[in-house]
Amino acid sequence: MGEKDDFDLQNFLPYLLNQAAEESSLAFQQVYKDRYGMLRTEWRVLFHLGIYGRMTAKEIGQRSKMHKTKISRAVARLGERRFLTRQQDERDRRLEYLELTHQGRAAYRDLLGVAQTYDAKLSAGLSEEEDAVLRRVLHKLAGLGSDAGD
Amino acid sequence: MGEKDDFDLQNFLPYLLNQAAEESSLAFQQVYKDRYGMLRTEWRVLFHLGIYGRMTAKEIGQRSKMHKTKISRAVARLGERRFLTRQQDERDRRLEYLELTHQGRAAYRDLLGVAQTYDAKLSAGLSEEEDAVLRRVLHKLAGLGSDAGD
DNA sequence: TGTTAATAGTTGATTTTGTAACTAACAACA
DNA sequence: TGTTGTTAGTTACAAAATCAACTATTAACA
Repeated sequence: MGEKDDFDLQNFLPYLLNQAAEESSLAFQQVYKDRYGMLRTEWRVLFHLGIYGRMTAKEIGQRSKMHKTKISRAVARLGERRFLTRQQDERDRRLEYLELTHQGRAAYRDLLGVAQTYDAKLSAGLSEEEDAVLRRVLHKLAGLGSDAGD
Repeated sequence: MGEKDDFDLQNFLPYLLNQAAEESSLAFQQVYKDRYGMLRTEWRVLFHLGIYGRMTAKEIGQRSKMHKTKISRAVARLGERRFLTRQQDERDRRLEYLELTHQGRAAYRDLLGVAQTYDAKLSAGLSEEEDAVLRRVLHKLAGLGSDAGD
C-alpha cells in the first residue's frame, strides 16, 4: 500500500504555493503595471523605500532576497522615471543612498492603499483562524525567522 | 510615522506567498535541474503525464493553467530529449497525444520520490492542524475548486 | 607604502518568458 | 460546395531574468 500513484500534484507544496502566489498576484500586478508601468522588481523596491525609508541597494537586497542585478536594474529604471534619487555616501563612495522623490512617495501611497484593500479582500474569504495560521506558516516556509534581520 | 506606516510588506499576502513559494521551491528545483537539466515547465509537464497518463497539450494546459506557448516549448524539449513521444490523433489531426517514454517514466519516478520526501520534509515543521489549514487555504487562494476536476 | 582581498554596484551575453501573429485542421451552415 | 469561424499548436520578436565577468572603491596587513 501507500502506492506512489496517489500522489497529487496539486497538493505538492512548492507547486501549490506557486499556484496560489501567481493567482493572488494577478490583480495587484495589473494595477502597478497599468498605472505606473512598473515591473514586479520595481514595485518591490518602491515599497521597500516607502516603508523603511532611505537605504542602499544592498540593504534592499538583504531584506527582499532579490538578486543584486535585479535591484540594480529596478533602481535604474525608477531613477530614470524620477521615482527615486540616488546619493553617494561621502565616506564610502561605493554606497548609494536611495530615497523616494515626491512623485515616488505619491506612487507608493497610492499602491499602498491598493495593496491594503487587496490584502483585505484576499483575507475576507478566510476565517480569522485560517488567516492567522496561513500567515504564520508562510513566514516559516519563507524562512523569515522571528528575527527581523536588522 | 503615521497611520498607514504599520503596513508590513512581509505580511502582504501576494508578497508573502511569493517568498514562501520561491524558498520552498529552491531545493526541489535544484534536483530536477541538476539531474535532468529540466526547467520548471518541463518538470510540470513530466509530472502531468506521469500522474495522469497520456494526454494532449491542451489538457495539460487546462489542468496546470500554464500558457500554451510554455507547454509547447516544454513538450518540444522533452521530446528532443526522448522523455516523451508525440502521436497525432487520426480523427483530428490538430491533436497530439503525449506519452512518457521508458526514460521519461524513469525520470518521473525518480523525481516523484524526491517530491514526496521533500513535501514531507516541508510538512514536518508544521503541526497537523497547520498543515491541513495551509493546504486548504492555498487551494482556495489558488482558485482550485474543491472538486478534483476529473 | 604596496599588494591582495573583499565589497557595492553595473554591464554584457545567454536563456527564458510573454505577447501576438501565424499555420493547419476541423466545424457550422448558407 | 464555399465561406466563415474556431481550435490546437507553433513561431517570431520583444521583454525580462540569470549568470558571470567587470569597475570602482575600501579594507587588511605585510
